[in-house]
Amino acid sequence: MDAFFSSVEQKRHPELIGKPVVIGGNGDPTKRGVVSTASYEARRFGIHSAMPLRTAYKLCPIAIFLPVDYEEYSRVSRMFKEVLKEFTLMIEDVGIDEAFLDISSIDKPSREIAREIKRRIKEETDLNCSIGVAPNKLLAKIASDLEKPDGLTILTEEDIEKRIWPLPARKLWGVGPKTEAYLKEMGVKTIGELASWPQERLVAEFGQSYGSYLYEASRGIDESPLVTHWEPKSLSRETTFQKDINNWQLIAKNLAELTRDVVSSMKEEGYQGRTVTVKVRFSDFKSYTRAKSLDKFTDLERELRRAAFDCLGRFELKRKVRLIGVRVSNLEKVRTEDRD
DNA sequence: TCTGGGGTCCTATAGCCT
DNA sequence: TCTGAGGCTATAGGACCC
Repeated sequence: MDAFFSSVEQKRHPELIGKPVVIGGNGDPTKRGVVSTASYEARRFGIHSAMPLRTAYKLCPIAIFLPVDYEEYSRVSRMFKEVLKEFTLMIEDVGIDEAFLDISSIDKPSREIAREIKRRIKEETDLNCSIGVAPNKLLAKIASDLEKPDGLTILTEEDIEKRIWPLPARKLWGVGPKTEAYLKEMGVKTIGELASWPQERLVAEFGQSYGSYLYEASRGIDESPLVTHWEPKSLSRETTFQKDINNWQLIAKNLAELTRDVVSSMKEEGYQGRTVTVKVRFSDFKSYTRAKSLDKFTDLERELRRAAFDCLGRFELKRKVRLIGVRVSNLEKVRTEDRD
């Protein structure tokens, strides 16, 4: 979906159409938070996802800043995902505003299918999306990005040299800022330059797993299957304080509340967990974790909170704390006859 | 000075067991 | 009794994704 959050807001507040809109945090650009989505009008000011709200505010003080309304975006997300199900049930969810569809069993030209999907999504949600069609997920994802917004791009194996190789390596799924910088040091800027490296050298630089991945990805090779069903591996909550604090009572109170929230998610979704991890980020932005595994799976708030406090106690809280978080992993689905 | 929150996966290391 | 080698699990950190 194109600029999903801001498009949803512009749809329900038509006076925002054509204006720079920035969605992020609690909507106050003088507070801590980052941009979730910027409308295309706001992007013209240099505002983009993950940018601190305060920076966005400096770039465009007249932009409309709004809080993230997950409930509303989830509702619209369900609407467009219902539309996708009209075409195939072979769907992999990728977050709130993306999905992969395996259309190989639909007996129609790809372009027609894609046009039809765009038309039906527009009908049901009044929103635009961009679609990429390709022989695998890796290329489809890149393709969907090529003609945004409201794009429709079809890629075949033959297009790889001409259309994929000139792109920056950063465009490959799995290549982030760190790898991009490292590749630049190696003299690699584009996907094509990456493809000129022998597999052994990439493996030497990046390890067996990631090195082989880069080797194949740069050639457009991706055999990964669609994952149509998945179970969570962990559930977590974390919060960044508006000001860094060193008040242990306040940190502990927040940790207790976060734990309560995680426990309620666990119960809602029907999971018990065995490992509790507490995360602390200090004022210098460095994060640390401490974990404790229990003997048995549990969803009892008392037991998980006790483990969380045990972890918290293993931190030296001499410096100011910016963020506190708690995660429960090692999850096991609760057998239904055990519930309530 | 600024850098969210929800996740996944990978790697390294250390302890324990055979 | 000592010395490995391997496998397994727990832990900690880090990169990346939306």
